[in-house]
Amino acid sequence: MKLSTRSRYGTRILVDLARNRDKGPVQIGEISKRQDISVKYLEQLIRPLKKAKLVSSVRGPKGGHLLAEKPQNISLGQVVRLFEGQSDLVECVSYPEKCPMSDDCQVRLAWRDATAVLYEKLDATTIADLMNGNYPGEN
Amino acid sequence: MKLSTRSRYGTRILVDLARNRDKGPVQIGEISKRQDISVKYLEQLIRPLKKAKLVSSVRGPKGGHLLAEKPQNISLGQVVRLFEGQSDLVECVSYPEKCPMSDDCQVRLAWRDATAVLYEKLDATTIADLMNGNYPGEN
DNA sequence: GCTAATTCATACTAATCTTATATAGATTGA
DNA sequence: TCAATCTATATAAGATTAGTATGAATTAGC
Repeated sequence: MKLSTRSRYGTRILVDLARNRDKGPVQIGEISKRQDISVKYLEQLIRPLKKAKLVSSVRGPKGGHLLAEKPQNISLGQVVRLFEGQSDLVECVSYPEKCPMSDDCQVRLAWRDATAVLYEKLDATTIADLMNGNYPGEN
Repeated sequence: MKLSTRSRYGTRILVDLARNRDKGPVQIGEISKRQDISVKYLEQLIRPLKKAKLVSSVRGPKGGHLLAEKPQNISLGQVVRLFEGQSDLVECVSYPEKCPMSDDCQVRLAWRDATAVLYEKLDATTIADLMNGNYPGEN
């Protein structure tokens, strides 16, 4: 039960952009150096972030990427839902028809509730909480 | 980020054994029919449950498997930790040396805390909660 | 307008993990 | 003894993940 590197890297990209948000467009090459993630993989990861309107980009020379949303308005829950193909812990939580026993499966309800608790926590944590070396914050 | 079928099936095996715990040893064939899991896969899943002393077995004819612990003393947290190769959401939570940036990585702390919240919930849910059709319980 | 810097899009690949199945062996009640 | 049952290891197909490659599109600056 592990988070993909996409979610992990995606989060680090956002934190990096947040930290550098007053410097104009940030290029993938810079993020690559700071975060030790390959340029090609970064390109691939930034695309969904753009599609979700969390990042905006400027093309051409001197171009780069910018955080399109305030850091305190981006939660880890958003990022994880964006990058994990299946965000629930088990498929039958959202798609009960996938399991013939879903109807009266108590276990399914337990997975559902555990998933909910996890996302409550992720939704309560924002990029702003992670950008200034003061996590855990006093909220 | 999904739970393996091992954890899911493992939990269902335990619930099945709990429901049938006054009938003497329960054979894999019966569990297989009730839970719609292949005999061969069940055999493989019961082994770790035995090793963890959650299940005991009787060999030979009329043999089978028995819950070795009270249902209220077996938590989903135990089962998940048993079956998931990596129980943390991200590797660097338990093995910071796996990531060169762990030292002052705020994001890592967020994954750590989210993992903790998830397991708090899983540890608070027991097989007993799931065996009688009364989940969520009134505890 | 040209060129170089940069992002954008798609396709491909290698490795790993998951989910089983198969085969053979050990134990034991009747 | 033998048949039912559990035990152990090996194998394999398929899915997923993580990452690479190739090339196209855009645009600032000269």
